[in-house]
Amino acid sequence: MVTEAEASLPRERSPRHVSVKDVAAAAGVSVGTVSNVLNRPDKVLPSTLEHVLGVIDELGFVRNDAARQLRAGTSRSVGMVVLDVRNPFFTDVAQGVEARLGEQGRPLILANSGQDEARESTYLDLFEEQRVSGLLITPVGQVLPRLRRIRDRGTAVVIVDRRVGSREFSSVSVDDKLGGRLAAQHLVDVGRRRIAFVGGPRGLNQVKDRLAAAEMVASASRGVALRFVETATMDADAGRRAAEDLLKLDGRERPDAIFAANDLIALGVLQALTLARVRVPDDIAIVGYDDIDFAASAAIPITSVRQPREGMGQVAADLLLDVIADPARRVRHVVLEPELVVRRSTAG
Amino acid sequence: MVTEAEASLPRERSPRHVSVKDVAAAAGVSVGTVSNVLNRPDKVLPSTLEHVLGVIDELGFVRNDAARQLRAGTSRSVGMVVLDVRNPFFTDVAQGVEARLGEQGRPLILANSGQDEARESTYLDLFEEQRVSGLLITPVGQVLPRLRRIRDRGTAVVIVDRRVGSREFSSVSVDDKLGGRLAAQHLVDVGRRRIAFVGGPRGLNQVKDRLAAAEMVASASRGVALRFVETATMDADAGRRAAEDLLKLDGRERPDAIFAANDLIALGVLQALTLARVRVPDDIAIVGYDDIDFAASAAIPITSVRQPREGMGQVAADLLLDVIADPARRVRHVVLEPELVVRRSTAG
DNA sequence: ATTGGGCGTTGAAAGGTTTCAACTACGGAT
DNA sequence: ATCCGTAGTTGAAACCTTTCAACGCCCAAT
Repeated sequence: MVTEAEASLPRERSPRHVSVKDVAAAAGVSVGTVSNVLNRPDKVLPSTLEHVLGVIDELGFVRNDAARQLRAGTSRSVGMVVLDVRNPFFTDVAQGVEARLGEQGRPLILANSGQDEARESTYLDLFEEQRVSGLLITPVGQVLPRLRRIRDRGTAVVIVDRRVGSREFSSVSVDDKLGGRLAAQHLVDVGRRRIAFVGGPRGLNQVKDRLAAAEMVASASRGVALRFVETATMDADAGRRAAEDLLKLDGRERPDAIFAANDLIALGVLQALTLARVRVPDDIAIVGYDDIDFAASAAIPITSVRQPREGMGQVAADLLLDVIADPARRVRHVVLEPELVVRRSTAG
Repeated sequence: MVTEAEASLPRERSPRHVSVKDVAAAAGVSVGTVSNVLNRPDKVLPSTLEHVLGVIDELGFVRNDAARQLRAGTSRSVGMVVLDVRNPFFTDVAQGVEARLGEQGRPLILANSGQDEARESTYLDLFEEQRVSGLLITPVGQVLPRLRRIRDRGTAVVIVDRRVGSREFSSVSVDDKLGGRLAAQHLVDVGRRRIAFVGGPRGLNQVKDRLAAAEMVASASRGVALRFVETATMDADAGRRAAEDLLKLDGRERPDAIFAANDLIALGVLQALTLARVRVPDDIAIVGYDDIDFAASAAIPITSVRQPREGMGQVAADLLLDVIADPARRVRHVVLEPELVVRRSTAG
């Protein structure tokens, strides 16, 4: 019975893939010619071309990229490791990269380290095994030696949104010191005296630089105190929690301004403050960083330090393409300038 | 002179990659053994294992994934084509997928169709050529025949956030009719009579279903009129423009409620209304769709239809893994339920 | 002393594409 | 009539990994 039932099922023919060899056989030409049809159509007699294309279509032939890469030694793809795909900042940067690479017919493979060293490392493995032709990375952990080895094996590497290993790798970044200064100075200018910087982890250069610049501004302004509230991550949730902690401080300790290391944190902070009926900006002003689209449409539109996100992506792609084209090329660092966008969260 | 200069340059040794063969030679074993070290370490004498691993490390050997895939016939990766990476809804779904796939050590390759048929098609080509083991897609164009062929060649396919080709492909979706009904009924319940549905393009099933359900609610409620404002895309910009158009209508024509097909549109609408000093919800109420995190933190927190985003991603991954494991598996459709989250944009 | 079985290792084959030197045919030049 | 050059095509080699039948060796059992 069982046998009968099975027998009555339509026999699935094994879905083996059609290869150039099959196409060649069916078309009555050599594999070399099929390959020429695919890669150098001008070298093929028009009639042959047409015929082979017909067979390809009929048989449903699809190039096997693995074999192609194996032969070529490297893939055309570019790998990109970002800190957090859910942060629009990074998807905007990626968008810029993708746009530029797309012009060259190079696919972008996006991977999300989630600020986790282990995942970062896993994805680097993956990209190496895939022999991507280039690698864009915003490093989390101590990956410099690793990147060096990758580069030595012939893969182009460009650092995005950071400037580490300056002697060895080209990079695009935005001047975080300037950004930090702009934000802090603005808060001081609108009369704030007790500023809390919320962000982290401390190890991140971005955090470090923005904080350092803010500290300089604070110490240069009489009567201004700055405290650092470290967070483990840079998302809205971290912002909410940090704000709740700050609200536990009473009167004289409580800050009158919060400088968030990015807009997601700022949004979280804003939510927590609103929930606690703290008035923004009257009681506490907020400055964010990145100027993601959502900052402008927040409950209280958030003052933010705008970074040229897509532009950064494009520059990153350009630098990488240069290195791919000529690995010996001199290391370059492009530093873009951020810009303060004042909105209601600090107005007043 | 030129020659001298060149000669004096440090001779770049070509960065050829180290292969198993090289490792084998250096370790004094056969390639088979090296492969065993990598894939079946338990079959190898501990002393050999250690020695070979040492050589691997020393030589900086990195597996060539292309060769590996070529042999295996298929890659472990899963490809996913989303409509818009910049929409947090999709990155949240992708996050869910990635989490589940990650448990199985399968990388997820994300591609962005941007609601463009040509790009969708390009990425399908890419994924096919890469022989991904599975494909998750939220289709834009008429890709059904295409997907059928891909499936017939042995690639698992699962439809995400849609339910097309029900007989042939498993799918996860959220009940858009229900969502549309919830939103529209809510607007009617709070006393709105002239509802504008903003979204598009019309061809999208999601749009179609949500709209159809809203129309049913409208026609079942006396004195309620519904108009459809079609947009080309589903982003904030489209929302802004649609709202500007709606504001050109005078008094009696002007809607007192807007049902946006997603939250990005809703945010755009909100911005345009705010700019035009239209009071929300007093003059015009807004309902969004998706309940992305940013809906809650908008200037006026937006009432929205919540979709289980990560959950959907996980279900999608599960369905896909099932099909990969057993291609003959019966087609299944998981339909999740949305839920209305009421906030200030409709309160009153 | 011989056989059988296990363990660890070997080496060749397979997988699909691209490249390139070599070949064929043919028209034009000598 | 012969040679040359060109355009089009061929087929083998190379890319690197994995698999698997076969092999050698040693110990245990007969």
